[in-house]
This record gives sequence, C-alpha cells and structure tokens, in this order.
Amino acid sequence: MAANSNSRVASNHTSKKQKVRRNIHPFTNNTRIKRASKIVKFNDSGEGDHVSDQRSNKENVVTYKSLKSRASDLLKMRETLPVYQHKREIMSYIESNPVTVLIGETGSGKSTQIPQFVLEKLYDTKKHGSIAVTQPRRVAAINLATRVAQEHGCKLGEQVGYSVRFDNTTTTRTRLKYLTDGMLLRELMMNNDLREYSVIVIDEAHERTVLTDLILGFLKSLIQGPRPDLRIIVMSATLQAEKFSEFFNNAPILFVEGRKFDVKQYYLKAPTDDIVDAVIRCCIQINQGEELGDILCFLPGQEEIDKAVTIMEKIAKYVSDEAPVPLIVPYPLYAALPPVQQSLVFAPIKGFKRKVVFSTNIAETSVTISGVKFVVDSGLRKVKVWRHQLGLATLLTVPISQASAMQRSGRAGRESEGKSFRLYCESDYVKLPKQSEPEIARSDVTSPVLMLKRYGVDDLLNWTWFENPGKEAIVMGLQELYELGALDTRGKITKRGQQMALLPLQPHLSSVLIKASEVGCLSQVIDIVSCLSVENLLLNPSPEERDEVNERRLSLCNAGKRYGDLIMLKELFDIYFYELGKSQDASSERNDWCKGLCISIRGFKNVIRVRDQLRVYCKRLFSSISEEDEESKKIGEDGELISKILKCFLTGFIKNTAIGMPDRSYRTVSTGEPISIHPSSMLFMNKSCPGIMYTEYVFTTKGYARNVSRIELSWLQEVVTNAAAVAKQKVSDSK
DNA sequence: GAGCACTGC
Repeated sequence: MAANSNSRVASNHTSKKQKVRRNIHPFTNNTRIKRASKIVKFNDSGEGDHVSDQRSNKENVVTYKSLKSRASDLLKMRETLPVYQHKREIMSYIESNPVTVLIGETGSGKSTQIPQFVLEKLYDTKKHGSIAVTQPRRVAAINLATRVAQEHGCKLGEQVGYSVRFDNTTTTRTRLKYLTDGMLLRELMMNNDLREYSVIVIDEAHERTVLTDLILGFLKSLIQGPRPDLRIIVMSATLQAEKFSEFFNNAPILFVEGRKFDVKQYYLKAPTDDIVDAVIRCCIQINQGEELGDILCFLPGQEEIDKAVTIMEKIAKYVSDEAPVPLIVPYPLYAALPPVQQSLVFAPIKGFKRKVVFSTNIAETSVTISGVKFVVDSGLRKVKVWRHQLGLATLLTVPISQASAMQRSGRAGRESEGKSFRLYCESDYVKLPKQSEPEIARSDVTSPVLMLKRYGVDDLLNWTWFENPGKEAIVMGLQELYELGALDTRGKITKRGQQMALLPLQPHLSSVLIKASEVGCLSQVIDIVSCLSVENLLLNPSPEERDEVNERRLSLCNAGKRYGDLIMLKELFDIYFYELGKSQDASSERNDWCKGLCISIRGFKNVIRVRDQLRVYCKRLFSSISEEDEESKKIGEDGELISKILKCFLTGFIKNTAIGMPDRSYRTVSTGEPISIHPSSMLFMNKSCPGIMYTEYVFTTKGYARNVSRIELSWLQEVVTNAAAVAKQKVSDSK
C-alpha cells in the first residue's frame, strides 16, 4: 500500500461555496475563530459517547442563582459561535418564511442556538405554543436538552426538557422540547395536528432515516392543511439542501459555516483486494511516519474488525520492538460488543502508545471518540436491503457515498488538524454516489404504511412522501397489513389496525400481542415480545467460551431446547425476573448470572422497561383484558400452553415458516427457497423439527432464519384457517 | 452446517 503523496486538501469550505445556487443565502464568515480548547467543549450535534451519561447530579443541588450565573458564563461562549453572529439575519428568515432550510456545519452551534433564538422570540412576542426539536438518536436529544437548559439558566423540565422513550423530563412549563423523531411520530399518531407546537425543528435531516422522512411528509401535509401557521426549520449538516427546499415550495436555504479543522486526504494509487490487510498496513505506516495521535479505522462489519484486532495484537509488539515507534493498542467497536468493552475505546491512552480503533459505521455518527487525529477508511459498509417480493432482507457489503466518506474523514478534524487515508483510488471516489440511498427506499414499509392509515391517509401512492418508496413497496405493505387484519378489504384501517398502530412494536409483533390477548396468554407473550424488542440481548460468546456458554444456556432451558428460541427467551426471562429478583442482593446476583450466560445486563434491564410499557399499553388498549392476564406467569414446561403461545406467533409470522425436508434441510413455505437455521439459534443443532417459524429471515452468505421455533405442520393449517375466518368476518362486518 | 450494519417507539 502506498499513500498518494500528491494528495489534495479536502476543502469543504471551497466546495460548498462553489455549490451556492440562486436560492441560497450564504453567510460570509470572516470570523473563523481558531477554536480554543476551553471555548467549545460541548458537542454541537449532540453526538456523545452513549456510555457516559452527561447529566450530573450537581444539577439537583444548585440554586436558582447559580443556574443563572452559569448561564451568563455560558453566554460568552455562545456569542462566539458562528450561528450566534448571524442571529438577526437567521431570525429574519425564519420569521418571514413558513419553512426555512438551514445548513450548519459541525461546530456551527445550530442544534443548541437556533431553538433558543426561536424561544426568545416566542417570549418577546408573548406568543403561545412551544418548540419541538427532533433528533434521530436518544442520546443526542438528552445531551442537547441538558446543555441548552444550562445555557438557558433553568433545570431540565422547566422551560427546556426532553422526551425520549422511557424518559420524559418535560412538564407543562416546558417551551423547548428536544425529542427523538420516533416520539414526534407517536405524538402525530395520538394528536394529529400537533397543536401544542408553534415551531418544529427537524435536526440532522440529512441522515434521512425512515422516521425523519416520514415526519417531513406529515409536516408538509400539516402546513398545507390544518396548520398553515406552523413554522418549520429543517436543519442539516451537508449540502442536501436543495431537495428539502424544493419539497417545501422552494423554501430559502441558509448556510452557516462551521468550525472544524482541515483534514488532509490521501488515496491509494492502486485499488486493494484485501481490505483488512490494507487497513493494517496503513496503520503501521501512520505509526511509523506520523506524530502521536489516535487512529480510527472504518471497516464494514464485525468479522473484519475481529480479524484486524487479532492481527494487530499479534504484530504490535514486534513492530515497536523493531523501531522506536509508539506501541499500537487495538480496540474493536461495534454495536453487538458488550457495553463494558465498548467503553474501553473512550479512555485516553497514556504513555508512548497509540490507540487504534477498528469500528463499524457506529463511529460515523452515533459515537464520538476524542483524540482521533487519523482516519483510515475502507470505503465499505454493510447495509440491509429489503426485498419486497421475497419478504426477506439481504445484508450487503457496499461502497459508501461521498457524503459518508466526508463524514468519516471529518472524524479526524474535531480537535485539531488531521489526516484521512482512503483505501481506494481518487478516481473511484469521484465515481461514488454523492449521497447514500435513503433508508426508506430500501426498507420494509409495512410500519410506515400502518402509520399513514392510522393518520387517515387514503391515497398512499400520492401522499406527500418526502421520498416515495415506490408502488411495489407500498402495495406489499398494504397486503401485509391486510393479512395481519389491520386493514379490511377496502383498505380501511380496522379496530385491530388502530390498536396495532399504537403499540410500540413492528406490526407483526403487535398482531401477535393482540392475538395473545384474545386467547388468554398475553402475559407470557408480552415477556417474549419484550425480549425480542431488545437488540443484542444474547451476546455472541467469544470462540473459546462458546461451547461452554451454549451448554449452560441449554441446561437452563428445558422447554427451549425442544421448542426453540422464543420459548428459551421466556425461560431465561422467568429465571431473571422471578428467581433472581427476590433475594436481598438481587442486582449483583442478576449481573453474575447474565455474565455467565453471556447475556447483556443492560439488555435485560431494557427488557423490563419494554415489558412495563407494553403492559400499560395493553391495559389501555384491550378493554377485554382479564384479571388473570394482569398477573405475570412463568412458562414451565406445559406443552399445551407452549403450543398456544407459538400459535399466537404464527398469526403474525405465518409467512416466516419453513418445512423440514427428508435430508434435514428446510424450505420456506412461501417460495420454496432453502433456508438454514442461524448458528445463534437453540435449534441449530436440533435435527428433528417438522417445521420451523422464525421472526427474521436474512440473506448473507445464504438464507438464515433467526429466532427460530419448532412448529407442527398441522398448526399451519389451523392458523391459516383462522386467518381466513378473520378475513371473512371482517368482510361481513364492513357490509 | 458455523455467524448481523445502524437506529427508533
């Protein structure tokens, strides 16, 4: 590998200026201040390590006076921020336009300051209504609200607060509310026209998550219909502004320069075919030739990362023995990694050493690591693409977009000037797509379609989609919802569909829950569904302890051994919740138990929170809830009960079934494709199921079923008949 | 026969 010495300096500065179009109003910023370390310590975009919680207990003991004095100290820092210097100009645009698009680069202060400017204006003009600021991630909403409350001189929940799942600090006094876009969508579902807000700010809109895209669509229909008075500000970090502007009737675009340090780009002269090898070589080269500073490497997935870490661990000592260079200390970083190991990457490294973090896309937006001076970019990522016709997801390794490459490089320039090594040719960079394909264009839209139906939209194909997912996707979503009993034959939402839309679950799981409430096993099914709702609950044991952990899990789950993963989850839940929850020292007992079984401790705490929430929702939604259902129940090894539970799941996942073949392989009921049980499943070693049902079907190297349960073939007929009867009933109801 | 990127209610 050889880094291109004729590298060019990537200047976002100039490229942005070249792109200024007729309806853009650039703010010339001559006040580019060299950021003193003391001045801006907070994260403008709210990105922070999700391991540490920035809220401090001190907040609870400070007096009103000290809140105010802290706020006036902070004001001096705020005044140096780029957006602050253009306050009057920005506000005049916001005041005179129903929609304003604001492009603020990293460090511009947009996420903290713009909402406060608007708040001041509301105070000054004595206007009613509050301000909502949406974020794609929980941590961002929490951190931003915490910071802004300090700047505003109040406690969280007074004038400034946040609302995320399981945690709402807002009160009736709150005028500025940071919330996840999922929460705003929920508010839209409950209260169609968002009367309580006079201004809505959509932050990080460039990330183009499904939920952000949906909100944009809802907002357009609101200002065209019942809320012409609503003010909207779309904030984005990159120049994807034209699309936002066009969508909102050519809204003005404001551009505020940020404060970030230059990052020099280096490219390969010739492409590489072994990306892990190239990344390792590049790190060694940086270690030999560059000043001290940490390295962040972007690789597509866990497999490549684990491989890179293993190699680096082996050669690091040898390399530093050979020459007087820093000792490289490698760290992996990906979401499925246990939180304890994740947190290791945030600790600063001491001595003559260099931290090298091998990470997935998680470090591109969700997590910020300080001390990074060098970025090594494989140019690859993994992406899940939904195949509407097949009803399965494929997980592909694909080249990133230019925007993504710039975002990755930017991670080297947060604290000082940095360097970015792109392990592909500059000629290939130019050919990359400018932006990544928006998520909604490659996702299952069953859930969005249900939301729209719940909102009362009839003509889905011609709705105010910010990004129309296409006729095929919408029709498949409609059909799926019809089969789940959420829509009737005319495409109108049913009572069942209304209930499904209000549950914080994917429609298939909502449907399972409703079925369970009808047949009297709601409590047990809630427990299982709660476990399924938490990602990375069962962690991957390392290869050395894999057999041991599997053996331990199997020995605890007698029913799970036979019936599969859903029942196993319930058995584990029962032990965690009933058996370990009683003793004096429940918490440490539970933690030890989780560690031994390679189960996420935080994961199980989330299971309990999801469970509590679902129980509350179910009580509200199903008036027919029986007294028995309100009591919690352990599962035991009652075959009849287990059958009943699994049949409930079949009503939601009837499409996700496969039949056992004589050669002990499985073929899907719907398409006849071969499908394999994923090695993480309890049933991986089991060779005797007549049929299987799974909650997920992902194609990687081949088709894999995850969360697998054993089913009897007769159940298929039974459940299909019931579904048909339900459909018939629905038709006669609507006549 | 051997393995899934990230986020949200």
